[in-house]
This record gives sequence, structure tokens and C-alpha cells, in this order.
Amino acid sequence: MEGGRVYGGSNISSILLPNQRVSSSSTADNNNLLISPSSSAFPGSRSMVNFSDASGFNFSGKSFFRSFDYEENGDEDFDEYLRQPEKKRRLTVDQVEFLERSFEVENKLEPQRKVQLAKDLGLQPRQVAIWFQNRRARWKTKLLEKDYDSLKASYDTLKINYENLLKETEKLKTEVLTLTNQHLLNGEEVENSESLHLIEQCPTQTQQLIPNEVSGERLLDVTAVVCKQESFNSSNSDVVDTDSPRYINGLHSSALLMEPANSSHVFEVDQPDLSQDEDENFSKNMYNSSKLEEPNPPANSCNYGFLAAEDQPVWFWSC
DNA sequence: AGAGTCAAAGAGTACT
DNA sequence: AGTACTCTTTGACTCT
Repeated sequence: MEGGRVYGGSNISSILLPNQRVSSSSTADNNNLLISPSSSAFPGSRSMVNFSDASGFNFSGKSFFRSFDYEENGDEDFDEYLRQPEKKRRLTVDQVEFLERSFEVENKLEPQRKVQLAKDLGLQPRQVAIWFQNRRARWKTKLLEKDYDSLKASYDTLKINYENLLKETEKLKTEVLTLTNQHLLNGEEVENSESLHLIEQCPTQTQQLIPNEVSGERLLDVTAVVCKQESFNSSNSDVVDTDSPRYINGLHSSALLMEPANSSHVFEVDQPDLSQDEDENFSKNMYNSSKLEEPNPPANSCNYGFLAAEDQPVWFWSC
């Protein structure tokens, strides 16, 4: 149903504009509609669209409908059709095009413009107003869709960057672990002697050697010394997440990883599980990303490392 | 038949 | 109070 056809209606005359074609793209399908400024033929509150053939043939009243409907249904049906209450009908292609162009210029409708448009198109000002209202609604919907698309694109880009960063982090962790291991192996003898020295310093019965295996996983091939926190002056230690019982399997939660150092810092890195709920974790971790950086190592930090205890990576550094 | 589109109505709201 | 707007819903119609 395009191009000058109407769904129904009882008042049919012409849309004529003496010196102006409504659409620059009028086609045969549009019946070469013209708009009349003397559209007093639109008295109702609804679209009383009137038609006239540009070639001069007058589709007045019945004869217009005969062109697409009457032949099929006959006189009785047509009379009944005319009597039935007005039904909604679409605006013609030309009218819509005209309105569209007007909308492009300004999507708000001042009263004067509304009246002028209504006059030009042979519509009720109310119809023009409604068309603009609906058009603004459609425009807004489009805008929202556009916004959504661009936001989604940004989100996807961020997500990819985030995942790349995670991979990079994992890679660096592995590298650090390898290098630390290597470094410690090289200085094993020195470490052992220092460990013995520390053991001597620890209060009795509170010493414990860190096993080579933590949480069932082989970790550093190195002997470290652990003393309970009470053995040391707390001012010498900074521990992040001290409530966590997960540092070292089987040790008191406040147990410290000790290395020859003046102070120690231990913090955990949340392990994101992208496989479970990727998006949620991504958002969560993006939100928490600042927390990751929170335990800034002191400026004079000189040693750091990484332990996996109970599936939780534990970072530490010390000086 | 059901989904989608569009013109229009109605309720609620903001502004003068 | 009047007007014009947004938002939601309704009903007619088209399309697949």
C-alpha cells in the first residue's frame, strides 16, 4: 500500500499544489500527487486525503476507489465501505517525504510551521503534529540503538585489551617465577646459611620450614624460613589482606613469609575466572583493577616474588 | 497467523 | 488553565 493509496475514508478529493510538486521523486506509483493549498476538503479530525490525477483525471469520490477497490467489490460493498467509520490510513509517500525533509531541517514544530505544513500537505495541523511526535520517537529509538552500538564497540575493545593484559600478566608472572627460582638456585648456599641464621633468631617452637611443596604443588626449590608474626615487631611488616587464611597451607593466617629483609609486603592477586562468567568477571576486575595496584612496593624495594598457595597466587616483596 | 510498522489516542508532565 | 511535549498503547494495515 504505497504511493497515493489510502486505506479507507469517505472524503476524497484532491491533493493539489498549483505550482509545486510535493515530491521530487514522484513516480507513476505515486500517481503524481499534487497538494492543494485550498485543502478545505480536509474537514475531519482524521486524514481526509484527497486525490486528483495529475493528468487531469479526477478521482472524485467513488471513482477514486473504483481505481483500486470498487471493481472488485461492486456498488453495494463500496457504499458499505463508505459508510463504515473512518479507519486509519497511511500518509502518502509524497506527504511523508515532504514531512521528512521538513523534519531534517528542524525536528521541532513551531505552531506557524505546523499550520503551513498542514496547509501544504492537505492535512490537519493535528496530523502534522502527531507525525512529528512519532517521528521524534523513531529518531530517538534510532539514536539509542546507535549509542548502544558504539558503547558495545567500546566495551568489546576494552574487553579485548583487558584479556590481553591478563595474558601479559600471566606471562610476566611466569617469567618472574622462573627468574626468581633461577636466582635463588644460584644463591642456594648463601640462602641456606642465612636461613640457619634466621632460625637461630626465631623464638623457640615458632619456627617452621616452608616445605618445598605448598598446597600439594611443587613450588620454589628453595628453603625459606617462616616465623610466626608474634616473633617480630609488627612495625617491620606490612601485610595486605591479613585476614586471609590462605597464605601458606597449614600455617596461621598471620604467618609471614620471611626473607632476610627489614620489611615484607604480601598481597594477593585475584584470579579472574573468565571461563565461568567472563563478562561479569571482566567488569568486576576492571572495577577492581585499581586495587591490584594498591599495595605499592616501597621505593627501596629490592626483592619480590610469587607464591601459589591454595590456588591463590600470593605476591610478596621485601627489602 | 503472527510479526512489524505506522497513525492516532490517551495519560502524565513541564512550561508559561 | 492552556498548550505542547513524551511515553505508552491501540487499532489498522502490510509483509512473510
